[in-house]
Order: sequence, then C-alpha cells, then structure tokens
Amino acid sequence: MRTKSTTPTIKDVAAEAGVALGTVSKVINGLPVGESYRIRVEDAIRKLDYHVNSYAQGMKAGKTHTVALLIPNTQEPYFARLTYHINLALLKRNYRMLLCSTDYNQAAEQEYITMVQQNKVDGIIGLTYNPELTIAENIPFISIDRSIGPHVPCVASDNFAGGQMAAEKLADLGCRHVAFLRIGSSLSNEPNKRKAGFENGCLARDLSYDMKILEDGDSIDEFNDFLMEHMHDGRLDFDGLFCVTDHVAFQVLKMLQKLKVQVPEDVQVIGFDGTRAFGKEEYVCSTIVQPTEDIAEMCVELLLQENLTAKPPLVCLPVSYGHGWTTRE
Amino acid sequence: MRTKSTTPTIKDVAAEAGVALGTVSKVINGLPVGESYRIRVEDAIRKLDYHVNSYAQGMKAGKTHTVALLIPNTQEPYFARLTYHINLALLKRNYRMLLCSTDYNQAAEQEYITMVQQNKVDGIIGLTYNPELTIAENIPFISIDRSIGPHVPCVASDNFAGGQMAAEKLADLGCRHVAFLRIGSSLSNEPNKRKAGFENGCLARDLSYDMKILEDGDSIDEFNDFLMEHMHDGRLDFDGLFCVTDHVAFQVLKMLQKLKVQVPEDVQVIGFDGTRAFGKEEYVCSTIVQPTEDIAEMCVELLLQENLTAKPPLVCLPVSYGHGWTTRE
DNA sequence: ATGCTGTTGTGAATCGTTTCATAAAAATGT
DNA sequence: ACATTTTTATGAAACGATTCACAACAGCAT
Repeated sequence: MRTKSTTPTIKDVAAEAGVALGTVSKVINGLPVGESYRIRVEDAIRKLDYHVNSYAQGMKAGKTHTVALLIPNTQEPYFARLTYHINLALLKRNYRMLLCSTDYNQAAEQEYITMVQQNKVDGIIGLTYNPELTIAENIPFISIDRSIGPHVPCVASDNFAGGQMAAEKLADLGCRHVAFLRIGSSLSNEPNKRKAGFENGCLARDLSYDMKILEDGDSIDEFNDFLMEHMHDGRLDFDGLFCVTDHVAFQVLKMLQKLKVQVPEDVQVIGFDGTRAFGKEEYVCSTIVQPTEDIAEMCVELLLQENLTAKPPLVCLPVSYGHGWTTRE
Repeated sequence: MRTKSTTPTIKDVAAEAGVALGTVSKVINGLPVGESYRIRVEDAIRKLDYHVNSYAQGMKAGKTHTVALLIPNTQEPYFARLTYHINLALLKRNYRMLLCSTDYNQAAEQEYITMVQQNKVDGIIGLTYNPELTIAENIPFISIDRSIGPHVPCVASDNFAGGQMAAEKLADLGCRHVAFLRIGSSLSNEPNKRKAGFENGCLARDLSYDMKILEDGDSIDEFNDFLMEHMHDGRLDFDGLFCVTDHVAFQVLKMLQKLKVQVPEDVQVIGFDGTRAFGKEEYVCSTIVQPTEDIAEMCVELLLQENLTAKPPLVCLPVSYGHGWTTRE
C-alpha cells in the first residue's frame, strides 16, 4: 500500500526506513547520524525516489538559495555577459538565479524588489538606471556600476583607470588630438568616471582633447554633427576617439565610414566594455575590457557574505586593453 | 506591542483588522468578501506593509509560478534573444523565470531537471543539445529546436521553409551556383531541416548546389579548405552561400576576406537566425530571421496550458528574410 | 414570532520540513 | 553491577498560507 499517488515526503521515507522524522532530516542535511541509520535512510530515499520539497524547506528556513538579477535586458552584449557570469558564479555556490529583465521599466524594477519581501529570493544583484529606486536597509542588495546609497555596496570596473588607459593607449599609438564621445550622462554612476580618467590621461600625456556629451533624449546623430564640425578639407581634426561604450563606438564607426574617414588609418577608435562578436569571436573594436567574470564573482561574494558590516561601499576592479581592428596595433 | 521584529504574517493582519484568518486569505486572493471587511483588511495590510510569503503559498498550493529556462548560455545572440523574450512572455503572465545556463554541461542539465521534482519550478522550457537527456512523462517540458519525444512538445522556426527561402532569395539575386555550409549536424534537431529546405529550393529554382557539412569535433577551418578547393583563377566557383547560422556566416565572411573574395560583389552570403549587432542595430549579415518573440510566446503558452492532451508534438513558426550587407539588395 | 434559505465569516486542520526538549542508548568511571 | 556522563534518536511543535466544514446571521415567507 506504499504506492500513494503523491510524491513521497520525509514522512514516507521515515516509515520506509523505520526511523524518526528527525533522523531523516539529519541525513538529508548531512548532520551526524549513526552509520546504520544513515544507510537505512539513504536506501529508503533511493527506493522511493524522494526529493526534498524546497518550498517546505524555504518556509521553515526563511532562506531560498535563490538570488534575483535585476538587469535591463539580456540582449545587449555587456548585459548578456554579466548575466552569464553571475549565473555561473551563483551556480558554483549552489544558488539559483531568478532573472528579472526590466526592459528599463522602472515600475517593474521596483516591483521586483518587493519580491524579496515575499521571500522569493535571498537577495538581489541589480544593474539599474532607475533614479527613483529606493532600497530598504534590510534588503540584501548589490549594485553594479552605480552607487545607490551608503548601505548598498557597489561593484564596478575601475572606470577612472579605464579612461586613463584609453588616453594612454591612444598616446602610445601616436595620437595628438583626441576626443571623448559619451551618451547618457544624466545618471550619476560609475561609468561617468571614464571621462575624468580620460581627461587625466590626456593631461598626463599632453594630448589635446575635446568632448561631446549627449544627455538623455539627445539623438545619436549629434555625434555625426560633432564629427562634421571637426572635418576640414576632408580630414578629421582628431586622430583618436574614445567612446564611452563599444556600442557608441560601433555607431560612430558607421558615421566615420559615411564621412569617408578611414579607421584606423586616419583616426583610431577605442570603445569600452570588451564586446566580442557572438560573445566569443574577436573584439568588435579596440576596447577597454571590463573584467565581467570578476565583477560577477565579487557581486555574488559580497551578496552572500554573512558579515554585513564588512561590506565595502565600493569595489573597483581592474580593466585591461583589448586590441581590435580600430587601432593600429 | 505590535512591533514584532519579524515580518508580518496573515495572522498579524487578521489581528490588526479584527477578522479571521480565512477572511484575510480571501481578500488576498480576490475572493468575495463583504465590503466593510475588505476595507478593514486592506487597511491593515497597508498599515503593516504585509506581503504574502510565497514559500508558504507554494507549499500549500504545490505551484510556484516559476518556470526554468534551460539554455546553454546567454551570450550567444540567438540565446540571448530567446532568453529575453521568454522572460518577457513569462512576466506578462505573472510568472518568474529561473535561468539555468548549462554551458553545454550535460550533468548540469540533468540536475536542473531534478529541480522540478523538488518543486522549485512548475515547468521547464529547454534548449539543449544533450542527446542523453531523459524527461519523465510527468514533467511539464517544452523543447526548443529539438524533438525529444512524443510527450515533449517542440517549438521551432519553420526551418525547412527557411532553407527554401534562402535558396529562393539567392536565386532572385541572380545566383546560379550556390553552396550550403553547416556544422553540428550530429544531433537530430529541427535546424537540420534547413538543409532539406535549401536543397528543395535549389531544385525548384534550378540552382546547382554543393554542400559542406562538418561533424562535431571538426575544425571550422575545414570550411576554409572547402572554399579554397573551389577557387579557380582567384575566383570562387559559387556566387551564393547559405550558412546554417549567422555565426557560421560570420566566420566564413572572415575567410572570404582573406581569400580576397568580395562580398556581396563576387559572392552573396545568407545566414540564419537574425542576429543584430548589439541586439538592436542592423543585421550582421543577410539572414533568415527566426521569429524569436513568437517562439517565446508559443513556448510559454504551451507550457502553461492546462490541457495536456491538446499539446501538439511540433509547432513550426514562419521565418522571414532580413536584409544585411552580404547580399546585393 | 418561527422556521427556512442563502450568504458570509470563522478557525481548526493541513501542506512538508526543521528544530529542540526529551527520552533512550551507549560509554565511561567507580 | 551501578551511577554518571555523553552521545544519539525521537516526535511534537512551529513555519505561514489555504481549505472547508461549520457557525452565525440576514432576508424572507408563513
């Protein structure tokens, strides 16, 4: 009469093995149990094809072994890469990942956060551009690329060093007149430091530099206008460009092509992120590579870390240069 | 004395509102309740900032409102796109998505499937190349791009029509001698039908065609060898190529460049998938576009559909042609 | 008033784990 | 052998929501 149609519970296992519930629980959780008991329980588990009900477990423990990733989408390469590595980092620690793609929808973002209060996840790793976002003190939250508040640790690349590196690389490659092209500057976040680093690097290496900064809502075409303003006799004033992201670089490259400016002969271009074609081929342009895997590891590490007081407000991880076809070497 | 440090439960709400537990439960679940009661309960919920504990809910209901997506990774564009749209389709129905990136690790895949038995998710949508994969009858599973068994519905593009469309498009563009380049043919899955469709299209339009098919483990360089074999007097024998995926097309394009074969002047190339640069820019090559959004919708629809018997074994969705720079128009 | 329906609110029992105070058994000392 | 300490197993209670048999009550007819 064992063949109950329902899935077996710990009670069934206990009955099958002829032991108490508590004993089965201990075996499941790897707590010390007499050898003979352990064997009997394990046999029973195998025999009944028993699996713990993680919802019952979760209810009791108040822990879910699940983390939410809040991210605009999984399509843009940088996001896709982050998603992938964070998933892997969580997996390594036997945690599951709930994907919360927000599509830049601020309401959805805030809603996801209330999810934590419903005990669906143990914590959140979030990359969000929502300026309204409020995160209660008691919610374990790690922010990527953006400082939200003193109680929310932020993990990012060393964007200042990245900007500096871009300037230095352009100088090394013989550039004298460079420019920085940037969009989405309104939100105060870590990537904004790329500008300061770049300026710093230009000054150190005695490069003359210009900037074109687009605010939210500005059309990307303004970069085209900017470039045209700096064309004289069919030649561009600049011999080096640093774009705030590879995506911007990609769009700028298309404009340069239309303007018949040769890359990298006439002007060398460096982007930011480390985007690769198909996620695995060569870099789509020369780029400052974000250490995505390290960022992912650090986020997970900090989030799961028990000691809340030891959490640093900001962690910057070192970037590197990735050579693509848009620079000479 | 209301200020218990723990999160409020339904019991606290009942006490605050001065009603019974069952009444609160009804309000939460939108069941009919007297107006005055409803208001009192809703006020109490607001006042206590109460949120249901979904683990307690899940335990009782045996349902989790969560679906697992089993996918090799989220980096390759096609996968990233699928992930994105499936996430959105689930969100629309108020379902959550657990991302299970398997990195082609077959053990991990099978392990994820046992997760369902632990009641972590209500069902699985899976895109897997694991030939060993076994899926118990009682697990709700929808397969993408691969027929696994009669009890597992499969959703895919109409790959046959896609292959045919590629041939017809090449014919329309004036090609006479074409070739099909393909990798990973070992696993019998839906994308394999691209070949049959292409052959069919070539015959219908009287195109002479050749094929180069790489098995698992073969080096991509064999395509290079194939192309070189078909070079005579610096010219390629073919004026049209159909590659099994955009990724293959991308790699082939690099080879053609090295061989100094002009695209699209000397040879026109069509890929498959509909890959866009940065997920949103133009197509990386001319391509047969998979209706990713429709595929996502269909998967979710089928998975959540109650009536198991009405589930079709295979759903093929229509593809379209996407023009990129690798064909003349 | 009394009895009969038809609603609507109530709260004990339940889901499958884990916990922990208690009981039983084993190990140790005298 | 017996008392004492240590180790190990036991199972009732608890976690927080839902269910459902039952109680309470309102409405209506007689």
